[in-house]
Amino acid sequence: MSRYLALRRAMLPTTVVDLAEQVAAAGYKVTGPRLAVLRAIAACAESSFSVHELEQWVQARGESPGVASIFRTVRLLCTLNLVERIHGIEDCHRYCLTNERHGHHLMCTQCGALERFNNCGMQPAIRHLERQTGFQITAHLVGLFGLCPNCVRAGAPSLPGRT
Amino acid sequence: MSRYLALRRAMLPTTVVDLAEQVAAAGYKVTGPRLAVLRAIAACAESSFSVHELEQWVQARGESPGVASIFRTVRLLCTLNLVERIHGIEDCHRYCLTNERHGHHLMCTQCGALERFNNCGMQPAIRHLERQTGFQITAHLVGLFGLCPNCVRAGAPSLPGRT
DNA sequence: AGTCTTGTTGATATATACTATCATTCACGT
DNA sequence: ACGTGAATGATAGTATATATCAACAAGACT
Ligand SMILES: [Mn+2]
Ligand SMILES: [Mn+2]
Ligand SMILES: [Zn+2]
Ligand SMILES: [Zn+2]
Repeated sequence: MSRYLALRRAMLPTTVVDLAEQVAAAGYKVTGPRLAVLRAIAACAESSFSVHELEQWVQARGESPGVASIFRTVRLLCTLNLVERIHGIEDCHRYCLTNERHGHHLMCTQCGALERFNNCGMQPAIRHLERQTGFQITAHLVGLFGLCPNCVRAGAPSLPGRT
Repeated sequence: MSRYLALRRAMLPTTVVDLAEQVAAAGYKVTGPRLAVLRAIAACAESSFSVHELEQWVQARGESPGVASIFRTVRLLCTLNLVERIHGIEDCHRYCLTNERHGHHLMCTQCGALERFNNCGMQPAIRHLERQTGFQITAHLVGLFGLCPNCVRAGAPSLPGRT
């Protein structure tokens, strides 16, 4: 544990400390701007976030990191498998903290609220398609979209969708 | 059927004529630039395509349509449900001709080859998640990725993936 | 076939998402 | 405390996509 991180550890949420320690363990420096991005991410930890939303979060607090550093930090966290990119329908690139287990997401099209799930039930279909098509399937992308309970109650309009 | 389209119908692939007739039926004009985009799309009808790939296709043939008109045509076809946007893992926005039935896609990460399938097997998981989370799920996005038989034979490298 | 009308085009500018460059700064091991 | 190399911010650049608008042409009408 570096002196810099130790000094700040007491006043940081555990999510931020966890992320910072993994960044340090991978040999990367825990800098002020990076910590600010980690705090922004931790504030969104329960749902999903875009780079633009992180940018607004840090700017609203007068923090330093510029756009480039926010992108760099998100990319670093992705390569460290601490954050993963998830796909929306229209608003394409969003991010969330990586789940420990293999998983997919269920996202509110109105507010970005996120639930995760692991059992997509696609393995039989995948094996069938491999036999049928000759493809070697190495990845699958599953995203569910709809309205979270809060947005349902608020009467938010739902996107027309396929089921 | 307009005179302009009738004149050219004989020398056009059926896919292009089908698309052009639906464009006309919706009250839009069948112009030269639009026909060029339709021919480019028809050339990719069996797989997927990006706007950039369409651009290269028409430019390689010295056709007129500028980038703006290619984007406009693809967008028009999307609103007419003749073309749909599909999502990749990294290279995000690609397109393909719309399937008559509800469907998902299986795409080659190497060459863009596309297979479609309808039965993703997710309905039980979707119903379970609705009960469990209180979300109203209105859409689902399912994409499978891997190597097509040709690229497997050619020894193409596969993306590291989740299954 | 000629004319009219309105939808469409291409050039250009603009917007947004993201990356490359590079001089300056600062985290961290010593 | 110091030195070094990694990280930063400012800036410019690339890629994707859209807004504007004068010029054009598809299709309807005669
Ligand atoms: Mn799965
Ligand atoms: Mn389905
Ligand atoms: Zn919501
Ligand atoms: Zn292939």
